[in-house]
Amino acid sequence: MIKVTLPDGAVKEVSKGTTPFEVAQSISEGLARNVISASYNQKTIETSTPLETDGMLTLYTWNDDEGKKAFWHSSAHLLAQAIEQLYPGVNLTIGPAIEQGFYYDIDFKEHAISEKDFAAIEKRALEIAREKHEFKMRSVSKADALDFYKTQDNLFKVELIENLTDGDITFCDHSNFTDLCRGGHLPNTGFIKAFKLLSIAGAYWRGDENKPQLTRVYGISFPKQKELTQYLERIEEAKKRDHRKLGKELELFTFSPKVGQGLPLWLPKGAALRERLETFLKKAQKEAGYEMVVTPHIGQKELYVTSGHYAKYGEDSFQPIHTPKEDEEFLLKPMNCPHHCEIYKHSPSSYKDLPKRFAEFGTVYRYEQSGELHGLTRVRGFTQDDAHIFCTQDQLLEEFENVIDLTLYVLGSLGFEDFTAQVSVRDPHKPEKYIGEVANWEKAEEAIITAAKNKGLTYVIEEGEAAFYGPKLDFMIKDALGRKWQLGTIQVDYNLPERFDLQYKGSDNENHRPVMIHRAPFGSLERFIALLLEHTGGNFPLWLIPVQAIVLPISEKHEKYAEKVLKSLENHEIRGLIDARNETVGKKIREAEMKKVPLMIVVGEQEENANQISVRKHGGESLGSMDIESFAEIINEEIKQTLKSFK
RNA sequence: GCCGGUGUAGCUCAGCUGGCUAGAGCAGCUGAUUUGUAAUCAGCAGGUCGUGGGUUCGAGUCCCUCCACCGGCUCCA
Repeated sequence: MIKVTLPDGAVKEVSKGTTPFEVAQSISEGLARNVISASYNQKTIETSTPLETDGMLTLYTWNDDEGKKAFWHSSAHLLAQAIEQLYPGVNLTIGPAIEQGFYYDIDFKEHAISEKDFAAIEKRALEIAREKHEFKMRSVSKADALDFYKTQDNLFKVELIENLTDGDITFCDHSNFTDLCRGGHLPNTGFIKAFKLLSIAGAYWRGDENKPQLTRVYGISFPKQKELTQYLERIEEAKKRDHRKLGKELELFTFSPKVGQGLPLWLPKGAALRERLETFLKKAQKEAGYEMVVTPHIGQKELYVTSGHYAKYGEDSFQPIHTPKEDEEFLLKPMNCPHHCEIYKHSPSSYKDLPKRFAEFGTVYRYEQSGELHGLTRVRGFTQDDAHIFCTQDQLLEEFENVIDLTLYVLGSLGFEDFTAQVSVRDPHKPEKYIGEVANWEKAEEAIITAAKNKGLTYVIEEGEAAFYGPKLDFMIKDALGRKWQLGTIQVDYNLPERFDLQYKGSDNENHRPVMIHRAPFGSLERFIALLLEHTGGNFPLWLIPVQAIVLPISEKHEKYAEKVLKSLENHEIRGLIDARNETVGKKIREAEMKKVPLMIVVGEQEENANQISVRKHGGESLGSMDIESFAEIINEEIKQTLKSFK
């Protein structure tokens, strides 16, 4: 007999060799029907794996992330099997579950595949699913495993197996299909009732662009057809919040191939929005002791050679601008840091002057790969809400924590609650990607983690995500479709001060090297606005939205009164417009709704006689009639709720 | 940059397997209407079908080039 402990602490004594499925059965028939995967002592196992020792058993259903993972991973096997049957001779590589669904990377060799082929593959996969084939794990020796894939000429799997240790290698069989696999499957294929392929993409073997490109087929599957339908509906809903669509509808920005790809053109309404965001941050930064600076959009190549950016990114930049004079080369500014270092250097600093905090809304240009461009989230010209803090080692932690506060203030004021704080550190296996002393890197990484802890941030550590000159604390936000984007960033840098030979005079009358913090709470205005659009669906917070209220006179007769109302709104610092077109009220309301104006003010004879306004909120709610003072109070109260001062 | 897809009027879209002068709604303009909480009516105007080439008696439709966009990969100072 062995002792099996369940998550609720209950201990079951069962005979050796009992399977998780049987344990589930002993709890309830319902659970047994729904259990789709299990872990034993934190290790993923099959529901059919016999338990041989005492341990902790967790059973998963579709409602658990682990359950979904097993479901989708099993679906990847199914996909691979269907493809192998339809396209004989293809080479399978890897096929994991992902956050939403699964994919399989396949070398299709001479077969070409496109979305037109999806229907046939889906049909085949569902046919196999209905046959309820059991997934069975089996241990194989390294020699046998290699042999199996060598006869198939599958060098990808051979490479994978060569990196595994003999004795740890397992295959998974179902039906007549076999795949190298670590485990974690459904009991059988019959659980998969809905199966849909989503897209096709190229993906490099092992994520390395110098290695062969495989074909990645993305799919998703569900235990019920209805859930697939709901999933597809969710995707459709999310697409309505796409910032590119909303940006067009709300006339915020546009692109012109003639100006160049990835170079946004800000329309009047978008420019007004940017300005409000800038004003908002400038105010907070002033309170936090920053000083604004302004630097040019170009700089001598030498500047970036000194900073190290040229060596790292010269090839990926807009190429140098050559001037009539010989030996003169300028680069479009790809970042502001080197300029700010030169500002720091313009006069000698004493420890009494530190910290110095130079802020700039600096527009930078980067020659991003064409395939990488994406609406406003990835562009070639963008404005960073940049600042560089030069401080002593002793001041570093406090300064860093203050920047965390500022970033949280920015995110909070704009309604971003769901973000991930990510500590981006070096990849220890790729030292060639980074500059500077290891000791400084360790100091910097430690400072970031300490600050994050002190501020009570829940964070994840991502190796290999650091900048080449230092580690960062990045604030990641998901877009409408769940893709993660880096917004705010705070970075500790010991390297640029070194390269620019920055100094300050200490109390000991010796020269010292300051530490530098790079930071941008928005990240860039472009990406920030993109994510803000996707989060709010265009319904910005009242304090931010360019047009807060629109006055709708019922007919020409009430236009004068409408103008009086607008004047009065302006006196109360409410941003408004009049729609005096010769249209019906119904139409004006409809259009105001579509433009997402938060407040609509209808004025006609009744209002004019009573010297009042009739207020309708975006979405249809009526606030009834009131005088302008009460209206202003309501608005200002709502603004006060969302927009507080930083300090 | 790589893989796959898409490109018809300012916007959203129709145009079957190639066949006369390429359609609709919204937006625009003109006129009528003076309007009470999500579209008043009528008329007019608007497109060398992303670009350049090719196949064909004939191309929006088929093939190729390039450009832009979309979904991924890689990259992201």
